[in-house]
Amino acid sequence: METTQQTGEPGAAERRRRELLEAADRVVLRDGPKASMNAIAAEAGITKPILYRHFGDKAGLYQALAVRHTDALLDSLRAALDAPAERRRRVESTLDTYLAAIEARPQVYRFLMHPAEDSHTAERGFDVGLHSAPLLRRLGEELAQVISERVDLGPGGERLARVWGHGIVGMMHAAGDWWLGERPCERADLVAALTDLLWGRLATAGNREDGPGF
Amino acid sequence: METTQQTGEPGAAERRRRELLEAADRVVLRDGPKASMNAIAAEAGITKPILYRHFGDKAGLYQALAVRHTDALLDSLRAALDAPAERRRRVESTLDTYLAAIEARPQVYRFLMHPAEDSHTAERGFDVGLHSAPLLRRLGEELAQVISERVDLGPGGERLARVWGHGIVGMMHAAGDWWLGERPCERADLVAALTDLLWGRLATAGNREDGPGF
DNA sequence: CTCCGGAAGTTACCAGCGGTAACCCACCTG
DNA sequence: CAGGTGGGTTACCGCTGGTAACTTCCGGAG
Repeated sequence: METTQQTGEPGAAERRRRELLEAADRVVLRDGPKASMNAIAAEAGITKPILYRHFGDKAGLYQALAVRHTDALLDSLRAALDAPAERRRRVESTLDTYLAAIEARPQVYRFLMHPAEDSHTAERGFDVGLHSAPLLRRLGEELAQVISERVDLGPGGERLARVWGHGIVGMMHAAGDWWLGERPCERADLVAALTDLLWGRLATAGNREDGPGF
Repeated sequence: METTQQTGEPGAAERRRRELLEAADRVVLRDGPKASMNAIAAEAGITKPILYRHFGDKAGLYQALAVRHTDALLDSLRAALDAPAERRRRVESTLDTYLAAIEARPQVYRFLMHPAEDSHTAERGFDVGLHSAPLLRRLGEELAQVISERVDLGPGGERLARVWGHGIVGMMHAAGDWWLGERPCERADLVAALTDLLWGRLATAGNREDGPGF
């Protein structure tokens, strides 16, 4: 235990917080989405209540963790998006960056994608949204912004960009999730297939001669 | 209670099962993804253990419910996919069918998409997959099959079709989820935007003159 | 009619979860 | 020395998914 107590420095709380987050990271990396507050506290060498003092509730800790990883991932993705190359190369590079990330730390990203709900929070009148994965939403919004400010989509382009942002992120996520589970091909193949899809190959491909047509 | 017991008919168990599923449907429709076994049992007018006798565990009941809804939805989607029209119209119609479904019963589809994990099941060695939403997987595989048997994709088309199936379904799901939460536009607008995306408009659109280019 | 097997259903419980109240103790300050 | 304040703990609450053990009712066999 070392009795490192009452340091007095104002920055101590933030450092402690980072320590706790790193401990949480470790246990999430080990246990996946079913990481419990007890386990995280134990890994950090302390007990639950101080975790709750720092993060409020599980959603708070989840959010802090998510912000961390999302920031890191977003930096990588922005770098890929900004590389000096033609548009298709950039899209490929971005997809590959995302897939490499979830391949390297599947447990973490599963935790981020499936938060398991807060349980007794909701009931805000009509209530529809913001239930699931904030990471995906953030990625979607971010991509939407990039598209919106760089691609000329004419009138209504704003809306189009947002739809595309969330749609592309969803495509990436679902395909990546499925690929992680079945590993049916190399990462590069997956990237190529998805890029082909975004490049409209579904529209231009011909019907099979022996099929009912499409 | 009516004392309807020991009927002797062999089909009685199946009818009971359907009754229970309908009760589960009702409470899921009311409580969303946080529907508990207790609540479902209460709604069905019985207690937990018999629920467990019928479905094994929560995952079993979840699966039974999912199969039901997925079957129904798949029928609608197949109908849309098979309508006599050009390819683009079919894709639009399919997207619209899906979105209309989740718009009509958001609670149900949220429950299906976010099962909240079983907790103490896993640990199969390396363990990666099949953690989350079987509905999405089924939709993805189904769409993959349709694409694969109708569209001529040349060599490697099988793999391409599977990637596209899961990718398109993911796009549909994420965009739909986001749209349900924010309602930024009419359903028809969303359908058009997604179809444009699949038709490669991202590839053909020009760069903004005032932006950094993409 | 009696007795038995078995299915339906119940009560009562278990372990574990997220979350919290109340207490403890060491330190720094006056 | 008094005392307040921050980091920490124990012990608990209500709830969840899941189960063991008991009761009740039925149809059929002797």
